[in-house]
Amino acid sequence: MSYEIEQLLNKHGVKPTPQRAVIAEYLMSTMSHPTADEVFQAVENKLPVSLSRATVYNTLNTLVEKGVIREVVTEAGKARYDANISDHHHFVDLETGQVMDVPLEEIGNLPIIQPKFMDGSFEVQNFQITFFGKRK
Amino acid sequence: MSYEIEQLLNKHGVKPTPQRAVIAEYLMSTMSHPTADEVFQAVENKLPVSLSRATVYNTLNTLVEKGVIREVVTEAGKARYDANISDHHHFVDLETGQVMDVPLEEIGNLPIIQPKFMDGSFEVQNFQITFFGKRK
DNA sequence: TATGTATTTAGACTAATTCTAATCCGAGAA
DNA sequence: TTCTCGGATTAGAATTAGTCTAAATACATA
Repeated sequence: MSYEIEQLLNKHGVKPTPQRAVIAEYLMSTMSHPTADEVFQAVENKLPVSLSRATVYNTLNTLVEKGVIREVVTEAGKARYDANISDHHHFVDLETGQVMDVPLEEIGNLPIIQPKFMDGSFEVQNFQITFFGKRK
Repeated sequence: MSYEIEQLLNKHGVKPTPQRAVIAEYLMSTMSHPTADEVFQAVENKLPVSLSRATVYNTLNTLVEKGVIREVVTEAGKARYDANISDHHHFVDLETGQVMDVPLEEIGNLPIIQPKFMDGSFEVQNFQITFFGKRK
């Protein structure tokens, strides 16, 4: 397991194991916002032992809880995962389902939204903008 | 079936049936963004015949396709439905899971976001902001 | 009344995810 | 070194959300 991945997991309080390492490594390597099943298929042959789907789900949940990755929900029915934890938003191509990162720069001088929500009785911790559209 | 619901369905090209009417009526009556199962439970006894879950799913999909209601996805694993089709966004209470409407007024003078996305090779049709937080 | 099309139904099926119980592994303790 | 204990992993069962199928039903119109 690469030193960088080991460091990354340790830094977030996640004990590095071979399974967690290949999953995290795969997520770092792709911009495709894979589903749990796509992660499973991408890494199942990268280990000397068989990999259980339960481990993939456990690991993804752990990595999200510990802040190593983000869960992205753009469509009903399944979750996607994103190793880019910098502040950004998402674009969904309605024709292909492809999910792409939208860096803050891309959306111009959008002010930080601080909604005074419900007469101030709720506190907004963060927000997520999802753009929907298609290739021109 | 109420005249207003019948009108609403007709206006959107949906043939009014008793099943569709009670489902649409329930959605108009609540701000709770129910899931398909919550809709089923809320209306199953409001008809003289038994109601099939398939009918609830069929109806919700039809109503979304015809623009009578909106599908709202805020968490992985299930869809929610919203009869408020005016332009607005959503707030999710992370402690209760409750989903609330955020009218445009609530978020101040947010400019219409027209991201120049990926060097203009994608066309944004619409976007959805989801706020996450909790009660103060 | 006959017919055709859309709608509804129950239940089978599928997909995504979680749960369970057994096994495995590795870091200290003896 | 061997023991032990807790966390991690495994295969497969179970659960949940949603779709599909085939048969029955309900209408609208000829």
